[in-house]
Amino acid sequence: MDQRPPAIFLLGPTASGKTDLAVSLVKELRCEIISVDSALVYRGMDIGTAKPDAATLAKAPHRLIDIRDPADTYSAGDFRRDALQAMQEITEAGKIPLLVGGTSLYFQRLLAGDSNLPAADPLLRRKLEQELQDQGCPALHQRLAAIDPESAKRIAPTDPQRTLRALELWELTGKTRTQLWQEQAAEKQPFPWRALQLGLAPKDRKLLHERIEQRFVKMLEEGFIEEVAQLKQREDLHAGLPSMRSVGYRQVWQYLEGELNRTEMFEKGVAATRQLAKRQLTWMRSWPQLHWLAAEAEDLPSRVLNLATGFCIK
RNA sequence: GGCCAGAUAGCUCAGUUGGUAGAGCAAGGGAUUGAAAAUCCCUGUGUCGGCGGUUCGAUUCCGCCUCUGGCCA
Repeated sequence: MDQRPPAIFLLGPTASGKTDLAVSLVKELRCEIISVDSALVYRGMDIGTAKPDAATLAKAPHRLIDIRDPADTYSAGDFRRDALQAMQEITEAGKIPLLVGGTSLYFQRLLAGDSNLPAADPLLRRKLEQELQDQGCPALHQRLAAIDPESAKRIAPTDPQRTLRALELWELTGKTRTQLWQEQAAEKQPFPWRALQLGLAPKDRKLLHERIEQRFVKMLEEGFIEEVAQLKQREDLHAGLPSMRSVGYRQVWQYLEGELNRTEMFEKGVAATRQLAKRQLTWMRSWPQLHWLAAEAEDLPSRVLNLATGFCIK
């Protein structure tokens, strides 16, 4: 008998209808939504992230939305801390945490248990980025291979992000990534909630592609370009920030810079969204214990409600 | 109507001095440990516009036709 309190996870690719489904659940079940999305955290990024509108948020409040300025960074570790706290508050209030989003790494890190990995250090990261610029990724990767051959084997010599992070871990802790991972495995705790893990996706990829394109058209009609233009006016924002590298924002930024014409911006923006959805689906396919839901199903809300109530009273 | 240039992967194009072809983008699959809407890896058969001719062999050379640009009438 599992004594842990219940929680519901709803993951799905972009444009699969997660928000609508979550909102319909909130009406029927005593639950509260926690957003699991690395772009929705940013204030002032509303249209391009397909953030739920004010009316929806009034009916179904989302936690972990609008909690960062676009100049700042947010991380899987930040999310883990914030989500655990929010889940605890919701559970203590006698409600069920409903975690909804498409950032699979955040879900994964939340479930994976205690983490002993240090946060990024801005100064060190700047230094490493400079070295990356000057020496190139293969050189840094070679350095990593000398320190931590195990990780170097797993990380492609062309993958700057992971190479840099592995070196960062070494410089910050004096331990290799491999070592830190081993320690982590030894200290692993069970997740404090029992989670019903739902995966929402259209059965037909073409349908998802159509929805993505239609939604991008709508975003442009609703003033997406103006939204980015406004952000771009700020002195402290630039194209290299995680926020501005988000799908859509990157392409509109390039359009405003004159690097892309309008047609190219549209096509590349839509393609980037399709590629995002594909990566999200790849995560989902290898997800343990994922209960798949077809987004096309007519009776989706009632089906999910049945599943959820069954799970929660158990 | 005449002349010229094109027609090759879903798109933009390269190429084959005659032995049936390859890049970028798109697409598909995968990886994913504090930047993840990020970052990276793998996957290229397509009547080489159509019909004939030359040739052992034509996407390549020749002729005709169709279509698309451009120039001239």
